[in-house]
Amino acid sequence: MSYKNEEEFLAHYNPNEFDRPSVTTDILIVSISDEAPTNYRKSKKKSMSILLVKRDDYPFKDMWCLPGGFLRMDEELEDAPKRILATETNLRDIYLEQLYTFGGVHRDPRMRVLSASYIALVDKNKLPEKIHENAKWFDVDYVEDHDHVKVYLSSEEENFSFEIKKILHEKTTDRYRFEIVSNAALAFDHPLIIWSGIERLKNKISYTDIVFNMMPEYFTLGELQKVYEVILHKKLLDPAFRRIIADKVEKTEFMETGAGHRPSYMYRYKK
Amino acid sequence: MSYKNEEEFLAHYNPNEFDRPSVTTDILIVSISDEAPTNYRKSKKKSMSILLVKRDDYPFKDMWCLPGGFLRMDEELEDAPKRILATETNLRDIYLEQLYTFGGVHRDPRMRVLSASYIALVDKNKLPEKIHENAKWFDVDYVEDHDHVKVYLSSEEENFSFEIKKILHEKTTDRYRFEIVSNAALAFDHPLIIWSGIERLKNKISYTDIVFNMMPEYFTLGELQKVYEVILHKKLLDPAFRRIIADKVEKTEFMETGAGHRPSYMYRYKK
DNA sequence: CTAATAGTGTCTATTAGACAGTATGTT
DNA sequence: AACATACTGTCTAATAGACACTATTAG
Repeated sequence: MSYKNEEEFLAHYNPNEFDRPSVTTDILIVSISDEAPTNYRKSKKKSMSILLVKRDDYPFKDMWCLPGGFLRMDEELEDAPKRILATETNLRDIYLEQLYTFGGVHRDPRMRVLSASYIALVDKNKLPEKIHENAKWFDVDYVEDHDHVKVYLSSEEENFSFEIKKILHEKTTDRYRFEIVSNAALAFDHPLIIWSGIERLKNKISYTDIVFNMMPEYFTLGELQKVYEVILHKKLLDPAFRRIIADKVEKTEFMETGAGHRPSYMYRYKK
Repeated sequence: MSYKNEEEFLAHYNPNEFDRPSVTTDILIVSISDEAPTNYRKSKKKSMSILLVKRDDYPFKDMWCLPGGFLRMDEELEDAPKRILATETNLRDIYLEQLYTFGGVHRDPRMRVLSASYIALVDKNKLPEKIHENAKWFDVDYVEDHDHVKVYLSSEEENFSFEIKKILHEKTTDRYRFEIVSNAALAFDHPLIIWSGIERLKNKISYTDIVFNMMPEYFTLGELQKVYEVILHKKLLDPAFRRIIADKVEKTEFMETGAGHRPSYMYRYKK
């Protein structure tokens, strides 16, 4: 079959020639939580936390999953996570970045579904305590060795974990693909999305300014350092840290109050 | 409607509840080309080159595009680019990495099509001269300023260029989205895929070993340095370069022959 | 001999790591 | 006073940038 021009071709084109998968988007929403200090002198502990939603429908009924939904045919791909954040979790105008597209054949028991996943960073303090009936923040911690990661998720009421195996890609010495080894509570392949997001964040924190999307407008350098430490998953030395962020922040006239120790100046992100 | 269990739910599930987009994969195949030296003393110039295919069907008939094709319903997402590389360009067992998923509503005039794009790195010397009737290698060069990039593509017979505008994402000081400003010869939004790939390569070359996927087994450090320079788009100083790659390569007993200057030892990638 | 690249020594500048010290709030 | 953190000085180690020098081949 041949056509005179593109217009004629399009008029005869049958879009059903190839089967089509469903496409969803899933969003890993990451923030920083404060844990109450054990003692009046101590400052608050920080931890990384993510927002999960309890499914009240099949498939994976009653399990936890990332906020997500189907892509609409009339919206740009990046607008899908924006819409879902706005409608499902009431989050607007936040940092959003495409993470990876997951396309395992059997990742959804209903049918073939691809997930274009995104990572979103928010400052929890700007949000209402209760975001959604079914949504809950889970603190994230993990233990990692050369070929496994065990990730622990915990909220006040419940906690669970999953484990991922890291498998070196052929042709590389530094790229891994992941495989779920154990997973009790999460729907779909969401453990993979969560871990990909944690790794992305860990990598990008040192060469970008994304942290400040999770910080309040005013913060102390001690707090900021704790956030870096939680994301980089290691302790940092004070002088080194201060040198590194020196030109990303500016000192304000305000000071911390009520700390059981020497109060810090409040700082602000300097673009 | 409520179901007793997941099995029952699945038995009644209607996968046509949501419209589905078509999903393709497009592959940016990157390699290194040698240009003949202008003078017997000089060593060969290196340039980055990509493989483009001339479309002989609508849409975008007679324009150039990246090798690509539709995702099959029974194959893993990463297997689609592998299959297409094998069948369309006869490339097997090469470095492949997911780049980005493009999902503009009108990026394909036929219907809604998402493209999960991949970048592939190959050593041209391992390949036959003619890969496919419609495929051709184009050397890539570009000129970049703070908010525009002009990319020049050239083969022996023809050359063309496209221009992209870099637009800072809200909430960031370091992430851009791209918009095509001019494009004479490339189909779809492929200029965006090409530029994303170039940037990815530029970033990853310094903290991974991916270059060696584009290198022959034996090479001189001068050649390797030229490859770094072409990808990083800047000159490097010899001693600094040699320090950096010192523990990624191992010297062999072989030496370069026929160079119009002091011959170099041949090196090899050391894992 | 000359042009062109190979390969190294070394000095300097910059950045990162480590530790120790002083400062200052709350109870 | 004592604890906990804030904040800084400084020494050292490691890394990056710059330049200059010697070496070696084809023609």
